[in-house]
Amino acid sequence: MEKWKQLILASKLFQGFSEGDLEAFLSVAKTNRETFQKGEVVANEEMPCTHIGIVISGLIDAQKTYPSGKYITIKHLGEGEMFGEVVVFSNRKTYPATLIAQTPTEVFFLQKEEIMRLQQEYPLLMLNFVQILSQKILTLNRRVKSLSYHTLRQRIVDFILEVYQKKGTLMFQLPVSRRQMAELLGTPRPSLSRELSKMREEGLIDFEKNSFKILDLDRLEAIFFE
Amino acid sequence: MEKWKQLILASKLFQGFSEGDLEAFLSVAKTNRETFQKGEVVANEEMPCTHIGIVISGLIDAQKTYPSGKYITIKHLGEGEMFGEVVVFSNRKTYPATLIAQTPTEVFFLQKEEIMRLQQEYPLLMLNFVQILSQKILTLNRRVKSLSYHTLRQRIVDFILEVYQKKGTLMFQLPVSRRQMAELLGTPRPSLSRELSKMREEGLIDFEKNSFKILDLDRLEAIFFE
DNA sequence: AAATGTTCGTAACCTATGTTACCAAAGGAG
DNA sequence: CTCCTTTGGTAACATAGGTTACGAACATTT
Repeated sequence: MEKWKQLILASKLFQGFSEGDLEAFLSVAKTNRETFQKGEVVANEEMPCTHIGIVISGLIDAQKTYPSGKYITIKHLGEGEMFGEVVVFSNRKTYPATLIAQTPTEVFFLQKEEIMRLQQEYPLLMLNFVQILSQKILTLNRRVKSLSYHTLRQRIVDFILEVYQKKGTLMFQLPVSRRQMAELLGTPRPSLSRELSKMREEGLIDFEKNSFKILDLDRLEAIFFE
Repeated sequence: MEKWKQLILASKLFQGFSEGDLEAFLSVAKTNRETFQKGEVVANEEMPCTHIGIVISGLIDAQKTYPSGKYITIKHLGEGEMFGEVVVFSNRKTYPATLIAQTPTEVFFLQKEEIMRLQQEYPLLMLNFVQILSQKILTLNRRVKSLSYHTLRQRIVDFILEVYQKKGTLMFQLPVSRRQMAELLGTPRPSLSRELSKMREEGLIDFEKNSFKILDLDRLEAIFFE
């Protein structure tokens, strides 16, 4: 089997396909592969998005342009990674960013119409597709949740209660160092230390090294509502 | 046509179905309607989620329970609203929250298996489903974006540049009052006023009432990178 | 017109938390 | 064991931005 087919087969979109399934699918589906030079535009912001792409080889950058014309790179797409999947079936039919090949690149394209047309013969494809989207939503939800806390203390409590729920006991070992914890919470380490100390003074928790103990669950949870 | 069918028909999931389509669909799909008393649990957190539900009548609260047993209401679901759609096809197959009927409630359930089985006859259903998920992702993306700015000034610039891009000219009228703007940016009005004044002092923008003028686009955009 | 309400801008104050610096304890390497 | 590196706590300082209060401009009612 050619390398690019291996890659497609390994993608989440074709999860569960046998080699035979894929060959059969490719023989009936209108798909195409395109190559791009370094610097060439793969898809332009505001261009209608009518297909899903999978990077077969090379590297693509997703860039967002500002009014002035300057841009930032939002995301790198490497071998096996997919793009366009969120937008093809949405109402907003245009790309959210410009895709530019950073190296000579080959891309596998699958028309939106083909996915719909072949729903019937290959229901697994659609199922995989839906699964990818669902997963993305769950990830984003978690992201929003953690961003929504407006104080450091709330993020700390969330973190601690998460661990508590895993372990099930009010006393437990933190599985990470302070430095890592601070990183996870997106705060400088000294700020974390200070806040933890304050919480200890206030009798909410106790700790010594990585041994933590929840002293007042109710007041801890109440912090979310402040 | 019975009222509950009207409601289902009006939901996003059945968008594009004619009355005949719906009747035909209901005659072959295994679906069911259940009624719940006030206070009854419609779906329990950590219960496997195997179907999509649509509220036909009544009111359901989605509640998240804390370790101590206390809970908060995350969301209200009224007539015509759907639940379970994000989770049924994801890997995490359990509900993210507990659903409790707040009034006597009737719910229309559609098995996940039925959606898949009837993909072929009713491709529109799956298409609608995918569209709903895609839309949700785009909304969440916007949410994450706005939450990701860590300073008020960044949020203000984002807001102003958004308007600028719509209008296309460096001078334009803001379509909202200060109060509304502050609300949209999630900040108290005085804080907004203060920051806008500072930005004017620094020569970034000028404004008088709702007439705004961008004086230094480059420096304005640079604020995102601070 | 007088009285009242609404929308802003401004200023004083306070708190959360980022920043920087320094010290102590613990663990490894020589 | 000594030296050095890493990790964590603490303290001093600076800043962003929330909170409250007040006054001016403008609109609305009587």
